[in-house]
Amino acid sequence: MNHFSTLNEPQQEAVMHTEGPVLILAGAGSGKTRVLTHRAAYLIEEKGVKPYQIMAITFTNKAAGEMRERIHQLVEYGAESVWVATFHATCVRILRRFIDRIGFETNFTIYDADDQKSLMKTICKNLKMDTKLYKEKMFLAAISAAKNELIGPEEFALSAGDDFVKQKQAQVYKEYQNALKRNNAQDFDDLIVHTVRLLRADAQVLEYYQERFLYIMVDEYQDTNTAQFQLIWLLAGKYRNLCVVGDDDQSIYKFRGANIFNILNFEKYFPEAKVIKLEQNYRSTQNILDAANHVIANNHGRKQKKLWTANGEGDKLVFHQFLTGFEEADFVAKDITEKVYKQGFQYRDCAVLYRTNAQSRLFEEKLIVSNIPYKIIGGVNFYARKEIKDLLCYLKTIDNARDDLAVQRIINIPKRGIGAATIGRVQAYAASCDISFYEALKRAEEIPSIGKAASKIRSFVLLIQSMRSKLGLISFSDLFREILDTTGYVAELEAEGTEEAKARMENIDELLGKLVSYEAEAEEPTLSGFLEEVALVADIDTLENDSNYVVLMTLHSAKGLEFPNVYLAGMEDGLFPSYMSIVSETAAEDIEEERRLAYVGITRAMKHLAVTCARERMVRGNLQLNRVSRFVQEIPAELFQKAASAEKPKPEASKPEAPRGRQTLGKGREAFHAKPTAATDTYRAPKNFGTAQKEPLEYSAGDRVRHIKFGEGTVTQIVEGGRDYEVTVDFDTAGIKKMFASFAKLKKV
DNA sequence: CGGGTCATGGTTTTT
DNA sequence: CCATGACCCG
Repeated sequence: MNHFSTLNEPQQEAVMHTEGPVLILAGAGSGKTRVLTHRAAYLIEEKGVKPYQIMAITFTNKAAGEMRERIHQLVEYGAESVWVATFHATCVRILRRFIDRIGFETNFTIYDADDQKSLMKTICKNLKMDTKLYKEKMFLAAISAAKNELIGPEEFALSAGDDFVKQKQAQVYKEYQNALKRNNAQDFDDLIVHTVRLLRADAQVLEYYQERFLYIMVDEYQDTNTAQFQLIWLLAGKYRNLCVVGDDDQSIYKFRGANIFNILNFEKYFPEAKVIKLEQNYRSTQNILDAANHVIANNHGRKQKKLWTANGEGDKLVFHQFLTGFEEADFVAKDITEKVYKQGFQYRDCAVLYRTNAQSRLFEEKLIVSNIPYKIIGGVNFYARKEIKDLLCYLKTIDNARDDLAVQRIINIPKRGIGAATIGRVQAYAASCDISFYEALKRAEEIPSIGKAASKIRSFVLLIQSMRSKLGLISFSDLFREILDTTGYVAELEAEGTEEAKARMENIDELLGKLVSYEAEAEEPTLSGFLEEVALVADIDTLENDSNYVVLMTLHSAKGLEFPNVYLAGMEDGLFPSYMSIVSETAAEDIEEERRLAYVGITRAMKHLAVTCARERMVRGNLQLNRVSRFVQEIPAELFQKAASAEKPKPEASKPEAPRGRQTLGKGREAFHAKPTAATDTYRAPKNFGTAQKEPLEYSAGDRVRHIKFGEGTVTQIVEGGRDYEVTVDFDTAGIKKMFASFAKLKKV
């Protein structure tokens, strides 16, 4: 009697095939985490492998934490020495120890997206880049893409050829790396890149880790990028005991450099690999699974899998098209209330999933009004909030004033009368003496033309120095409180008295709480240790399992999670799949990635799945008209509940609820006047419709149309104007044009 | 220097 | 719509 007998056959096979490379193709909900944790337990208990010889790599801290926890439940002792960490945390740990061997300092700081952006800004300024023409974001994206492919600045420059833009990028890339080095900082991508570089450059270090990690497991393997693959390749290079788990159908991070060929070509890199498919789903009902299978079947070039479940058919799916996003949110709130009060669900059993973070707002408002506890995951990361970053930069400066960015951020927060001009002079001085910004501040008196700002700088430096002198004498939390006091940061917020200021103060309290618990829990608490822990935290990591609230998040964040009751909201062409993917030059590919995202969304649901959308949606202050998402159309109608419901009798016969046929503006005027859905209690005619009736359009966003002069193109946007639609079309030859529908006479093709 | 006003443009997804 | 940036004036 052991815990391995509870596994199904392929799961057991995956657990017990410990030697050599293994590729586990694990469909959604097929128990892959279970396999990984049992595999670790099996290695320890049955194979006598030492826990510290096992490494499990995940993408999020939450996943890592869960895995650690579950291994702990299986294994009597030693579970805590299994190396379970995210890619980034793994690399930081390696680099903190050995990065000096490739010419960096081991006490580097980690730059987040925000820091990268401000660094990039100064670089563009220094290089006199025209940021109107070349956006900082564009440079950062190019650099990140290069790093994900392990292309360094030199190689990038060589490959630029006579491509002018690429040459610019190469120039910026080089400067950017120099600046990072000067600031003793690494960005997220560098953590991986430098680890690979280190392992390639130093045979001793490579050998050390190869001998240490005899068994390596990688979760969510489909989302690894080339750099991450190389890292694994190196670490597993000697013993090749590599077990990767993934699902090509759930690869949704191509935009971030994920290389789907890592999973598709695994057997090429490891010809001796054992391939195991996990096809039994334990999570969802057959109806939900059928819906998912039908949607994903529209993708090409995937590894064939047939998910099945023994869970039974379950309830049918629910679909509603509403008039507005407002009504959509209303429905979700009411439905959640019903699920909780009448069907015995908990709030935590419900999740609202959407494509873009912007959609959360509507739901948030409704949930507040409906008294439903909720939590929004994503959007602005806790540690990216202004007040939090400000205070972290104080800590950074006190800890290690080598980070110019941190010092510059706080030097005038709160206002000390040190303005941009002064900062510019100090920067110039620092550059000419080749010293750090903070060093230059210390010598403020020597800086020419700095005038009376020198005394203000002096007092800032004194403030920092006095804090620093207290390090080690008082606790971190006391130090933190002292920062709040002496800088007057909280006092300023108190004076403000707004709702927003209150929220900020609460966040500061939360940060203090985290500092306190870090100090209490860490074996050897250091300021850098805290800053590092905090740098690698993603918002999804803060989702606690024992709390009871409805969760709202993007489909991307939802990967790896499951909920009994799921709402897939905003299922509209143009929103999901997004315009970007529809009009993209590689639309075919991009839509497939969106479809995988839809697949991920559907398969999050265990018992109930409600799919909703709205005809009209406010996007950036404009009213957009969208049709039902093509992904909804890909779900067979019979999987949806019939609309007719006893509680909500329909006053008039309307279109079938299942999303078949014309749901768009296409079918003449009736589409506008039909009741949007049975669940929408009153139909409110859109404004402007009363008097001058517009002709409904025969096309909608995403459609191909022909213009008499401009030729063919794709509709990217339809905005409702006063008496007409303003249609934006991306023409194949003529470029993007905005025009009024009544004049343009566009024909759908 | 700092605060205010006006203009612009941007969102798809994040470790 | 909202956040950020440019510009202007006290």
